[in-house]
Amino acid sequence: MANENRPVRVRFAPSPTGYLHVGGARTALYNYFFAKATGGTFYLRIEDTDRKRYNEAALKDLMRDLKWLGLQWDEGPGCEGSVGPYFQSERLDIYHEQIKKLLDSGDAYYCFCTEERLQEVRKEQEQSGVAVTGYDRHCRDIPREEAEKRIAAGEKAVIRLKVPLTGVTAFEDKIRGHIEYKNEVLDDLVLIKRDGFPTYHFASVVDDHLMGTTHVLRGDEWISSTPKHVLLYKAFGWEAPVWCHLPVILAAGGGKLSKRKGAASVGDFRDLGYLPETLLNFLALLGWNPGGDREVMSVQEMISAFTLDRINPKEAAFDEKKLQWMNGQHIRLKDDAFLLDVMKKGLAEKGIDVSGAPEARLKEIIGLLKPRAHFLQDIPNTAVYFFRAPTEYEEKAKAKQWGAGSRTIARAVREEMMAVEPFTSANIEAAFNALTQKRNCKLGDLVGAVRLAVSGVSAGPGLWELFESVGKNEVIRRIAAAEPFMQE
RNA sequence: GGCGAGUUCGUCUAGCGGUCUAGGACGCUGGCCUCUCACGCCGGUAACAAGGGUUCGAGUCCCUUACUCGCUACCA
Repeated sequence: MANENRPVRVRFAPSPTGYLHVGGARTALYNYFFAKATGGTFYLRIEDTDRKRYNEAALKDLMRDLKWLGLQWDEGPGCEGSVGPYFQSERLDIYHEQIKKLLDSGDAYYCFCTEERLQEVRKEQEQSGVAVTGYDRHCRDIPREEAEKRIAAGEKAVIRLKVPLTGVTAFEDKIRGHIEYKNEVLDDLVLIKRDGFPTYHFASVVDDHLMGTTHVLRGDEWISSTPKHVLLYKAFGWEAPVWCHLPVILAAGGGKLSKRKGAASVGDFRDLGYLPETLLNFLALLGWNPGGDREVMSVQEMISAFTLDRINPKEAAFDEKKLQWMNGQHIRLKDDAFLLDVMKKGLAEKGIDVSGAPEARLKEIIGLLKPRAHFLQDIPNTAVYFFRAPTEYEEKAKAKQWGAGSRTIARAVREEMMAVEPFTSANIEAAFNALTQKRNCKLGDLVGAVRLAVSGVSAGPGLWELFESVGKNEVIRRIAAAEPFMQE
């Protein structure tokens, strides 16, 4: 197979009808990985042949999300290559030129059947319970001249492929092996629609060939269309690309992934606070693995390990719990400069300006927050109390931490803190330890009440570090401010 | 209904005829660390869909059944 040996050219060919679904994102990703792993080309083609479903906003989102993921195309909208245009709606002349070849060779024919007649045929087939349903090939043998006369007279028609009545059509799928269909179950599919636009089947075959596609990596919902595509390649006398049908991604409980079952689009996950590298890593592992025990990987590592034959044929369920864990892993891998930026922006949105704070202090805070974050937002969200006194206190924690005796403890801690100089975490810790001696208690008895007073919440970074970062005066002030809410 | 694809712990998976009394990860869970929560570390839980073959030997090959998913549009 020559295509197998040619420099790799692969594509992602979405139709701009809705948001970029994670399944689509993974298809794009595998194409991208394969291109990068082989030194090939990854191009983006927009399949906008369905004028009813076309959606301008979807197209913009699609490209934005692809870029956010880092799946930059080598050719396509915005970076024209030599085989454009990359919008199918701009390639109508090409399809009309190509369809003539099939008409001439007798591999395609005009069909004048109306929607109504087609529906009737279908109904009859269902009622009679025949095994093979589909178009009854009513117009298959209308002579070309007669058909063209009718067209000239203003009659509307579609153009269909003349599928062989007998025999089998087979192809090799790179991850599933040999697949074959009896020709008799294949329909005389429509190639050119009544509105003059090509169908997906026709446009994608013509484009994949003309745009030099060597491998088609697409969702496995296309498997049963593939024999039809193979027949088209044959009719044209073109060599078919290498087929590679990817398994679907299912929702956690099974079934299709959808908005109703939670996040489903790339945009959803971005808004939730996931890193693009997390999504890439997670999606890649849903149906592919490098063989060993490696799981948390960078894009570069995945690319260099990527091969088609390690793609699984099995459908995979999307487990958001694992995604969350993985996001934590990738957050911890991020450098401080990036996280610092996330923190600054997030805080700015809350009206907290940290531009005056020393860089070293901000970095320390990042260091404290990083191991605790699962989502990007967790960083600015928990950073708030480093800069601003709590305006409210966690209800459940109040009941637990500010019961009888807590005010006495708070007061004692506050007095102890006044004497700490300099106010460093080591000195703070020492002061707390001294206090446990004095009061003959444990650290646990001291910490809860003042943590809540200073941060407003019951859990978080180490108290000594927190105190040092907040600063002596402010710590003392915050404790004093909370004391009235505590029990004597 | 027809056709096609798929089937290893709850989930993602390793496994490509003997090294599998089935390994890793997430989850759940016991413990350690510890001022809390995380992180980290140590341990536990749990799977070859079923039945027939082939073979000295099957999670691995073949067949059947069951179940799941997809297609069955002038949508992609």
